[in-house]
Amino acid sequence: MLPKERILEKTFTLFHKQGYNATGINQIIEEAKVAKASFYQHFKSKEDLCVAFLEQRHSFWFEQLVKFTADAKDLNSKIDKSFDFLIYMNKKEDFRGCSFLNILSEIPSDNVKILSVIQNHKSDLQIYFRDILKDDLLSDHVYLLFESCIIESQLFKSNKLIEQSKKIIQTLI
Amino acid sequence: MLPKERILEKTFTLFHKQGYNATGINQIIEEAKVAKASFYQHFKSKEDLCVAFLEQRHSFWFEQLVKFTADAKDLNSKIDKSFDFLIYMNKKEDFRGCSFLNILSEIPSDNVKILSVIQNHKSDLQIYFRDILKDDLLSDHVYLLFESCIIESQLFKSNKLIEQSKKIIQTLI
DNA sequence: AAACAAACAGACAAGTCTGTCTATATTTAT
DNA sequence: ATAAATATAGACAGACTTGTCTGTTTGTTT
Repeated sequence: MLPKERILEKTFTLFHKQGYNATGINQIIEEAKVAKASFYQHFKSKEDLCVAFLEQRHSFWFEQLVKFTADAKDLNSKIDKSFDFLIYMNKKEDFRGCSFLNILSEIPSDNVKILSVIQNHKSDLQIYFRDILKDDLLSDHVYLLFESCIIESQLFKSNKLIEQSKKIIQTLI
Repeated sequence: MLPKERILEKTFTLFHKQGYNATGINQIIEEAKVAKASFYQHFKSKEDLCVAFLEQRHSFWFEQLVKFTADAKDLNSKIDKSFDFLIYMNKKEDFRGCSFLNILSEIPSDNVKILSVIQNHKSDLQIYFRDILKDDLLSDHVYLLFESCIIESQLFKSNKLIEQSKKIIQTLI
C-alpha cells in the first residue's frame, strides 16, 4: 500500500472520530507510518488534506446509502430505508454525526474552499431526495427532517428522533 | 464594570463569532483588559468558561425568542414568528448558526460536562414547541424542522429553507 | 491610618501545532 | 547498471496553546 493511500486511510478514521482540529498531522503520519516530508509531497497543507478527506467521505457515504436502500421496491420504503441508514451508521460509527457538519463548525466561516465542498455534499443529498420524490416542497421537507435526525442523534446519542421522523413521514407521503 | 463581567462580555461575542477552539484565553483577556491571574481567579479553566458562556447564551437566546414572538395572538402565528426569529438572528449574527451545535462539534464526544449543557438547551427548545402545540408528534416535527433550519441557513448562508419550512408548516397545522 | 482583598503586568513552563529542511535510503525506469 | 524519482528519519523554526507564578498596585473596609 502506497504512502498516500495509507495517509488517506488513517485520515478517514481519525478526522471522523476526533474531528479536524483535534487531529494533528503528526498523529496521522505516525499511525500511517509515513515520513513528514512524504506527507507534504502529496498534500500541500492540512487544508488540502481536509478537502481530500471530504471528497473521499462524500463518495463513501453516498455509496453506502445507495447500497443500503437498493432493495427498496417503492418510493415509500426507499425513504424509510434512508432513515434506517442513519440508525445503521449511528451504530457503526458510535453517534459521531456528520463529518461535513462537524467540520463546518470547526472552520472559520470565510474558508470558501472547504465550505463549498460541504455545500456540494449537502446539495447532492437534497437532489437525492428530489429524485426520489419528484416534488420540491416534499423533498425539501424530508431533507430537512433527515438533516436534523443526524444532528439530534449525535447530540442525544439516541435514535429516538429518527424513529419519530419515520412516523412523521408516514403521515406525509 | 467588573473584570468578571468584562470577561463574560468578550467571551460572549468571541466564542460565538470565532468558535471555541479558535478563541484563546489570551485574546479574551487582552480584549477584556483583564490580567491573566484575574481570569483564573474567576474561572478555573477554559472549559469552565465555556459552561458559563453556554449558560449565558441560553438565557440570552430564549429571552430574545420569547420577546420576538410575544405579540403573536394565535398558535399558528406563534410558530411562524419563531421561524422569523431565525431570519432575524441570521441577519443580526451573520449566519453563524447555533453556538451550542457549533461547540458540540468542537468538543471531544466524552466531554459530559459541556455536552449536558448543550442537551439541556435543546431539550428546553423541544419543550418550548411542546408547550405551544400540545402534541408530541407535531411539536417534535416542528422542532426538527426548526433545528435543520438553523443548520442549513448557516451552511448555505441563506434563509431560503426557513421560508420553505414556513410553507411546510402551513400545511401541517 | 492600617490591613486585607482584588486586580494588575508579565514572565515562564510545558506542551501543542504546522510546515521546512537536510541527509540518507530505497525503489523504479530507462 | 546508471540515473531519476520517491520514501525515509528526524531535527528544527516559529508560532501558538493553557495554566502557574511572582511581585506590584489599586481599592475597600475596618
